[in-house]
Amino acid sequence: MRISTKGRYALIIMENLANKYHEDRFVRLNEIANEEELSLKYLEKIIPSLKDKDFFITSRGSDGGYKLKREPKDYTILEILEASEGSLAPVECITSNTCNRKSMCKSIGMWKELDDTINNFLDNKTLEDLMEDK
Amino acid sequence: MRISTKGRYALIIMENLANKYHEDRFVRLNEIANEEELSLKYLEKIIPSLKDKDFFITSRGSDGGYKLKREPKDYTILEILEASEGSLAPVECITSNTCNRKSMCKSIGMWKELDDTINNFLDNKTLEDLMEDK
DNA sequence: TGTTTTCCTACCAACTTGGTAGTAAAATAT
DNA sequence: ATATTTTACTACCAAGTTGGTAGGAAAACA
Repeated sequence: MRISTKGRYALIIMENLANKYHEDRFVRLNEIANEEELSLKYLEKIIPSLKDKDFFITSRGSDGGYKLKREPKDYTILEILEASEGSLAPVECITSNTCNRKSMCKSIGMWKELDDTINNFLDNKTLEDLMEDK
Repeated sequence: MRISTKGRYALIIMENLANKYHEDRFVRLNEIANEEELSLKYLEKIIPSLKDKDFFITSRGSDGGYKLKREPKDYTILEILEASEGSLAPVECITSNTCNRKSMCKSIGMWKELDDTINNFLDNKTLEDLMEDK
């Protein structure tokens, strides 16, 4: 039941930007890739899902890059992971309703409780909780 | 962050046996496969990981099959899922310690808390909680 | 007009998932 | 003994996912 690199790297991007929030400048993705020792090209592929959620302000060209739109404390870890990974539900039937064992399934209640537990935990953690000065 | 069919089917096998615990007989895997509408051959492949954990008493030949070794209330959902799926840890570094970003990682504490939350939830649920008469 | 950056699309190797198939070994019934 | 029934074991395989790489277009700015 693993979080993939997509979710983990998304969190790293957001956390890197969070620590530079008060510098109020556009941070190049290449800067993040270098500092975090990750591939620029792979980070580029993770960015769109975050951009779609309106997480940052972007600028192209020289001195361009990314900047957080809101304060770090206003991003929950849940929304960042859901943006990059999709639903974190431990079983598909919680979100999709397509399971044909549904009528005989005795576990669905337990799975829903687990899902709630996970979502509740991650919804109460923010980017600020991950920052250096904490 | 999904539980695979391996873990889900393991739970179904255990729950099927739990509901027949008081019948005190060996239940054929084919009976379970038919009732739960799952492939016998695939269930056969899931069984060894449960057997290794000494979850049941087995018997071969006619009238052979599987029987729970302990009472349903004495199996936690956590141990069943860990037996079939391996560790449920949301990130590898919790169990393996091989991450080379370790010194700069700001998320590990949060991941550990999440892992504890999940484990705690599943360790307090037993097979009995999934049974029909509940 | 050149440079720098984001943005977008195509491709790919390795691994995981979710199975199937066949057979050996053990236990029991006849 | 032997046939039957069931577990136990091993090999194989197709499709999807993961974790990337590569190349270029578009935009912004100097």
